[in-house]
Amino acid sequence: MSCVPKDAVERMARLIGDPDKAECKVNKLRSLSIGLDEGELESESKIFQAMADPCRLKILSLLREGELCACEIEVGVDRPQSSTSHHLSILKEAGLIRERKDGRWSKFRLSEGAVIEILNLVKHMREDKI
Amino acid sequence: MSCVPKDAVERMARLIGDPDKAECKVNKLRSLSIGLDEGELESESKIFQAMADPCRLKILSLLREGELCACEIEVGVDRPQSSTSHHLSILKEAGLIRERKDGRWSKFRLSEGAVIEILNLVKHMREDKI
DNA sequence: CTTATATATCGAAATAGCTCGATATAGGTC
DNA sequence: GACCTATATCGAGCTATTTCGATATATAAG
Repeated sequence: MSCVPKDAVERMARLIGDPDKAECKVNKLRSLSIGLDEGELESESKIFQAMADPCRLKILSLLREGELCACEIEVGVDRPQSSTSHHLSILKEAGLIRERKDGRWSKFRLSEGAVIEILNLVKHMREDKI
Repeated sequence: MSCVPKDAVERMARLIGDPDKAECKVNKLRSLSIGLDEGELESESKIFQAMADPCRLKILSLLREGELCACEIEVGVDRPQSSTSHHLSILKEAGLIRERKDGRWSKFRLSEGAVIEILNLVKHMREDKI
């Protein structure tokens, strides 16, 4: 999958000067690349993707206050029902929220994992930038 | 901006039974919504968006080993130069990496902030799910 | 069994994002 | 100055995502 271009060593040699060191550096990069399997990166990116939408971030924030059913969330985010449902399914698929059926209602809550920590870290990161 | 639909209280009343509690609940949701300003959610989602791509996650992982120039990263991710440059600009724009000009080279490193912590948390979150 | 309500799914239009070759810029060297 | 190389930007094609109305499913109540 991850194949280093054939001219990589040459380019690195030009860059560094020393051909031996160049080959070493390319090998290091190659092994770093191989160490990160594509599937892992793919599924981690899915988690970030799920958080990469203002409406879904709002849903997560609403759920920090506790469990809510879909129609309450719909009011909270002020979007059409189908849209809200879609966003909820994406969050659920990514493992960020959990669903509990209660009669005709679907109640949602944050997953037990590190969701809140991640949200807090990003909030701080954003504040630092300003 | 964030206006609760006019039928929200009615719907909540049907949901809960007690009209007074319904209005209270709607107001609570409304204030929660107002408490989260749209711009904040928007810019936080940009940060997640920047991490929501396997190639960019790979770049961040490569940079955990230390500073690298663009052409080394290009080798590491095995993508065309223009593509690599584009991803780097997105990461930089989001504040996840910093750039240092060194002659004709651009050297990149992770930002001082919580980037690594976030990456680690998501890695664990992904492993939990499996 | 009919009705009402909560949620999910479908489908189509609009938008945003990725990819990659081609071109531009800019720093270094001769 | 001319030339090389590292990086950025542009533009077109492609794919993925978002949106929202319409419809389907499912649970409850009468």
